[in-house]
Amino acid sequence: MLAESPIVIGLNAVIVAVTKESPRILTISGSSESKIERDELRPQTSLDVLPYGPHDPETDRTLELSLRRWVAERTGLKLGYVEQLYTFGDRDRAAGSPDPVPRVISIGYLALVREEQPSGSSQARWRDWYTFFPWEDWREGQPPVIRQTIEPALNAWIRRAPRVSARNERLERVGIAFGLTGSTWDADRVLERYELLYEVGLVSESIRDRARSGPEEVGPGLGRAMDMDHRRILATGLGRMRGKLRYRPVVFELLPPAFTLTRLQRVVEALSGMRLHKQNFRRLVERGGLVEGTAKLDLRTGGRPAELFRFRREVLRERRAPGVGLPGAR
Amino acid sequence: MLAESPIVIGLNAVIVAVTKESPRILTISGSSESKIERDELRPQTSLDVLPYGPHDPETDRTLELSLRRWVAERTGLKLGYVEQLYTFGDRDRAAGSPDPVPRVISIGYLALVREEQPSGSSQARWRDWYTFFPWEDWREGQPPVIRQTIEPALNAWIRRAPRVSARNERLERVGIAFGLTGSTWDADRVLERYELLYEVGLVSESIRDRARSGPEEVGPGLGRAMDMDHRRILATGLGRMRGKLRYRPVVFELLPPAFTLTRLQRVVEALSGMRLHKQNFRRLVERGGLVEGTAKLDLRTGGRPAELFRFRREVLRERRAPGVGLPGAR
DNA sequence: CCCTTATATACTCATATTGAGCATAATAGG
DNA sequence: CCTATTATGCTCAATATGAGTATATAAGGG
Repeated sequence: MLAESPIVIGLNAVIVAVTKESPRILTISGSSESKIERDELRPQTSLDVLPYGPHDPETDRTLELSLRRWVAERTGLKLGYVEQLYTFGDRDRAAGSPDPVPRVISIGYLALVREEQPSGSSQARWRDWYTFFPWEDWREGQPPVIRQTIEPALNAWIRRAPRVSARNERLERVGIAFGLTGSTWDADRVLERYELLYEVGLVSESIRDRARSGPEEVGPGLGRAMDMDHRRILATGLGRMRGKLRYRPVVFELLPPAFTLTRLQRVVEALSGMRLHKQNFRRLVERGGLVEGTAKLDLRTGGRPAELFRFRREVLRERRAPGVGLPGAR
Repeated sequence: MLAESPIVIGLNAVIVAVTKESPRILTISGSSESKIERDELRPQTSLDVLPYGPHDPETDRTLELSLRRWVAERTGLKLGYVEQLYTFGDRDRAAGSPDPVPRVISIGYLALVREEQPSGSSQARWRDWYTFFPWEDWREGQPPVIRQTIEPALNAWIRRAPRVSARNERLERVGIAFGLTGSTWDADRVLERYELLYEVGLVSESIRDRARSGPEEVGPGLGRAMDMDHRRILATGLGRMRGKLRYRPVVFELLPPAFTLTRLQRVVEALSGMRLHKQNFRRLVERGGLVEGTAKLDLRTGGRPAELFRFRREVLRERRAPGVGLPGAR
């Protein structure tokens, strides 16, 4: 039933930590194995990749064990929460590589670690994830790149649709993804937005991938690019993270056992890319039974000392979908 | 970087349709390729499998195209909505197969089709999914199998925990999964429940898989078993389906373009396994902008004729998470 | 010690959403 | 015309949400 064919399984990890107000992911810099170098199109000298490693069923019983093992070996990181994201199998996903189709199936994972730990070995390095997706950070209001670059480009793209039906489809997609034409911004749709920008030619990966079929209209190359399809994997991880926030208490995987409510809020804001109403956020997590106060105080707040809270595990049994819903933006 | 190793990619499809009040999945019966036959432990003569086929990047550019192609070829079904579920790579997932480890990575997909279409060729056949998970159907109240079999067995399992800490862990898991000790039933946790029953030895797959390491205490073998780990894949699909229902308008993929609100409700109930409050359900979908009335009526209701409604696509732009939230059980 | 600044925490209030039920409308069949 | 049956409309209490205002407790400078 199953055809024999020499395929290789690669595992990619989106490893997330939050330092102060900055959500970060672990990247490997400079290890670009891709053969082509198109420096005229890439401002960066070498492209980042996500940490990745092969999977061999002979060595590891499960995919997740495999991931944990080589991440530990190579970066020294002990992964906490790990969740499978998506399996990427597009033939042209390693675009720009030499002719013989690389039969690599890549399984993306999302992993959360408690602090920004030193990146052990090699060229591993933490980067703020908004350097890859500048349009995703709404904490200071709408990011300027949207009105200045994205919106006009998307409108032009809508206008140059060949038919009326295609035009309406584009209009709808843009509305849903970016909340532009009267629609509302949905923080979860990270992947939809990235794929739209890719399709429209606003990220440099699309320019790179199109280079094979000759030049076409090119955009400015928004955000920091990654090699292969790693930025797509990253977008998948970011979106999943934001979605999960709403109905599972995953934030606490990123925090120490005791934390102030402001710290908790800052982490949620960093991940979701929006500001939250402080008092309501408090009410949500406290009365929702997600946290409970310890008697201790954190005195280093700069103002009135804050009580330290801890995660209430019991909430998993009490409520059906315990998460820090993302209501009121500032 | 990536080790060369002869791995085969298989695609599995959880193909869902709803006929009247019954949620169904397409199974292939009798095609068990597994070598061992342990009839004394299996009431069924031959085990069902999910439709599956190989993926060859040479033939198909993407995994999803591959899936659509061979499903169409083999069953004649035109898949509508398709979504990737999970990639299963456990070494022992094809448990019971001959010695040399089968290096098969299996990518599960969820697919929705609009009606129960005739299953084209071969041994394909539609089965109500609750025959595989009898404990998941709460439409007529708590399924008897829970109080009669599952609850006592789980309590015994909790009691025979080696240590107090393990005992508490088990207590918590049982509470979360089955809502037993004062907790509440969460329809989405299909996979958690199946895996718990597997671990405790209440489904015949666990008995089969343990047979290698000698006999152990065995349960009654709840629900219809499937070959390999296909029931786990099915549980993943069912859980995903229920979860998605809440925040994406996926139900409409299972319905004809025009439908009565009662029909819509019956489909949601079939999928979620719970009864809903009729008037509130109406209010939810109508005032939530998910549907709009056509002027037409369905006269075959047996009572007052019902208006036919259609899905309102615009809702995708208007609301952030438009789904048929699953509130009030009957 | 008193004031200002900065943060944390407590309460209030209007509005929206949810859970539950009662009431009425429109068909078919006797 | 009466009854059974399904559809649809409306009310009402309880809860949740969004947006403020008010108060508490620290540090630091006069």
